[in-house]
Amino acid sequence: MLRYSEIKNILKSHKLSVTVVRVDVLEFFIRENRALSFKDLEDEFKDSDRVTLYRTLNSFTDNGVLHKIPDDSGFATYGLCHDTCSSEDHNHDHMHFKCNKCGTIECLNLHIPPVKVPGYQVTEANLILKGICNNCAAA
Amino acid sequence: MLRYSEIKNILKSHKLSVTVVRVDVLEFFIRENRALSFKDLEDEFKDSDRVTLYRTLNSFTDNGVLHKIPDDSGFATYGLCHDTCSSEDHNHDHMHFKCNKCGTIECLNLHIPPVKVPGYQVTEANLILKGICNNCAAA
DNA sequence: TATCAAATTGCAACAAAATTGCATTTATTA
DNA sequence: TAATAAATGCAATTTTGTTGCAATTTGATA
Ligand SMILES: [Mn+2]
Ligand SMILES: [Mn+2]
Ligand SMILES: [Zn+2]
Ligand SMILES: [Zn+2]
Repeated sequence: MLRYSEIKNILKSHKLSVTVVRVDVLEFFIRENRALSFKDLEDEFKDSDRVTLYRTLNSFTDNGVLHKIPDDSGFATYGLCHDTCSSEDHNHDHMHFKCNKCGTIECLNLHIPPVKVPGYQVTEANLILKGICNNCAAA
Repeated sequence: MLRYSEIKNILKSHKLSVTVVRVDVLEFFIRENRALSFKDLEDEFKDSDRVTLYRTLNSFTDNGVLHKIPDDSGFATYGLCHDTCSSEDHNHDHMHFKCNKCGTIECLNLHIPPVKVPGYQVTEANLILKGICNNCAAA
């Protein structure tokens, strides 16, 4: 659990003004320690306005607080960026994992090795693994 | 360009009845040789009913004719499965490429090397590369 | 701390995307 | 060809996401 002062610093360092909703949402992401969907936010912040939550996700993504994780479900999920991300430079060369049992999507601390494809200029790679997560495997 | 008889066989071998819409859509996928979105179908088949197109994509995906390709745009795209895919066994260990210039998404004939993550049971991997595609790089 | 411009929020309306129910048509099998 | 099952087309509905705008909050400055 992060202090308010630290949450505030994260927002400021990403050039975002500090508002109640933003602090709450960011704190939620840090506390949950997993990728979250819009629906997750809606469930958690029942009295917040939908539009504000959408806009929060968007400004967080624009400013390098969150990154979108590709998914074939049709629902984007968002994961916390590394400290170094900004609106200028998003950098996400880590793998993601989606559990087929509990549905959780997480950022893995594993680097995606560079891939070369003849004739193509590859500038970005997204690797999404699926299977049974740590928790579900142990249970 | 595939013959009607061949298209028909693909449908039959995937336990799908042969209808006008299904033949047209499958032929379109084969002809285009790239991943297609719902919008692509809607544009191509202007007089077809949207609902039928949605249902076609779903039954194709259920029965192993198409596979969904994860994307962070919010719009699913679909690629042709290998002959061996069925409703029982979808198998897609190949990479995908999305071009940032022309927007085309394609299935690459490149196998994703197996990834091991300690404590996790990995059963599937999706690798989506981005950059400049073959065509756009040449132009 | 008081003031003020700029940004964010909440609400309503709107637009887009996807789903459902059902009557009609089409395909498959016998 | 007839009977059965499945797919289609249409209308209505739901879900998801966006836009405009007035009210509120924030951050900077005096
Ligand atoms: Mn991540
Ligand atoms: Mn593919
Ligand atoms: Zn799990
Ligand atoms: Zn291209």
